Amino acid sequence: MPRVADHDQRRRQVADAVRRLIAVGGLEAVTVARTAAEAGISVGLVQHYFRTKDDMLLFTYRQVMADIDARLADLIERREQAGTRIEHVVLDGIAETMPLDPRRREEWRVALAFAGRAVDEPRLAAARAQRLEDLRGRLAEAIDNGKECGEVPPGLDARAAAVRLAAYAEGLTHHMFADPEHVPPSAALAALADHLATIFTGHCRLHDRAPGERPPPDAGDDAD
Amino acid sequence: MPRVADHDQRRRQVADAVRRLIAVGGLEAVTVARTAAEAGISVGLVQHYFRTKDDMLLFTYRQVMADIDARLADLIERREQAGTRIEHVVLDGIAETMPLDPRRREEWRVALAFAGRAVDEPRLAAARAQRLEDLRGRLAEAIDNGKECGEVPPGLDARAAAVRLAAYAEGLTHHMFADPEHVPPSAALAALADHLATIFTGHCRLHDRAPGERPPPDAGDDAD
DNA sequence: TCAATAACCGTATGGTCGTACGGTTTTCCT
DNA sequence: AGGAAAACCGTACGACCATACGGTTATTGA
Repeated sequence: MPRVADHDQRRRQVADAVRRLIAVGGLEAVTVARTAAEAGISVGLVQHYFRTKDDMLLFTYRQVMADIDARLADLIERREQAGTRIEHVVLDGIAETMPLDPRRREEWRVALAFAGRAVDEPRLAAARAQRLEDLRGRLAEAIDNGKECGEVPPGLDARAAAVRLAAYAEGLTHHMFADPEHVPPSAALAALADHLATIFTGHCRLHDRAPGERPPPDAGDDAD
Repeated sequence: MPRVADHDQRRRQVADAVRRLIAVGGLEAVTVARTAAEAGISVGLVQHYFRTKDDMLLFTYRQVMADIDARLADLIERREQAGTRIEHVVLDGIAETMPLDPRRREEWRVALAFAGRAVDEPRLAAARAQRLEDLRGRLAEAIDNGKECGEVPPGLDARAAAVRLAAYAEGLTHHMFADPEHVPPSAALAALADHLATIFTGHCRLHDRAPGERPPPDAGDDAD
């Protein structure tokens, strides 16, 4: 019966305002009043959609990560449909999350600010931990796919390799972000490419064979 | 003529109080009043030694890093005097900076909180960047020493290897810190050890010879 | 049409913070 | 001894903040 509004859209509107404020002045610059002004609404309305400021920040953090993931999923799907080698999909995917242009650099500013506050905010810490684990899981899947495909040696521990790869990417990004002069993007990407080459040592049987041809039976799939 | 006090000691006393406050409640918990209380002095005295709160925080950040570096230098010197392989010195050195026990975990809480605020505090960002570059420089030196010693192949780019190693350690630490359950210390250390094994591929000629024996003349030292 | 109800606004409030400032104490040099 | 100067204290102040709250507006279903 009453007036209705798109809750999700409003919450995103507020979260976007928070994101912009952080990008300019860090988490310190985020106040409820400023957020309302930046979002073009009143303080009261912000309160209507977020019970507390911490709720607002948590939602914003999740939103930022979800946006990155959505972009990532998009890129991966496009690459996979194009039949790109898994190794290259992984490299491009990781590169997509790195601060290689002003937009993504801003994204990292925001993420870093939240990571810093996660130290004393358990809910932020949990969100961060979950995202990192999710990322490791995705990478492990990709490496497993690489096994089926023949790019990755079957004996390799996909989970361990994924953990290492995720950590390597994270660390390279931190160094690159803090000091792009001494750790240029080219160096970080080269390091990642070299590391990936130690995981994806083979070439993909599935993509390289002629159309209609059956894969060689050494993959262990007991057909029939 | 006037009353004198140990400035350095007082400033460290304040910085220690700040460190404790951050360890418990993050940077949010740090106020000038609380810091004074934690340090057992008055607000006025804190102001006497630090013009602004930001100055106080910057000093504290530097202090935290300096403490770690001092501990590190100590460990390295002991290991080197014991004639340990450079590869192991490097591994132990990196492990020393990792949050492997509550004390070092607290250290990382503090460091992470500062890293987060470095996003909007240029002075903190500069301090962080300088420290990371310093770390990369030390690692490059160690790898160069490994070359002279025979542990590292002479053709290897020490600087590039140092950048990668530093980033790898940083990333492993972040993942381990955020989610020790899924990235246990053992996994992080194993990853580091494996990575070091790809750099330090040889054994040290200098340490393996009999006492008093002269090193082989291929080191380039033109003794007379 | 009309009440019911959510969307939305603006301000009031209680508290906290960083910093300024005037006063007090202690020590050292002459 | 005595005064100069720094070490040190406690409070006051202006600003800002998160949240509470009462009032207003718009829309919907009956």
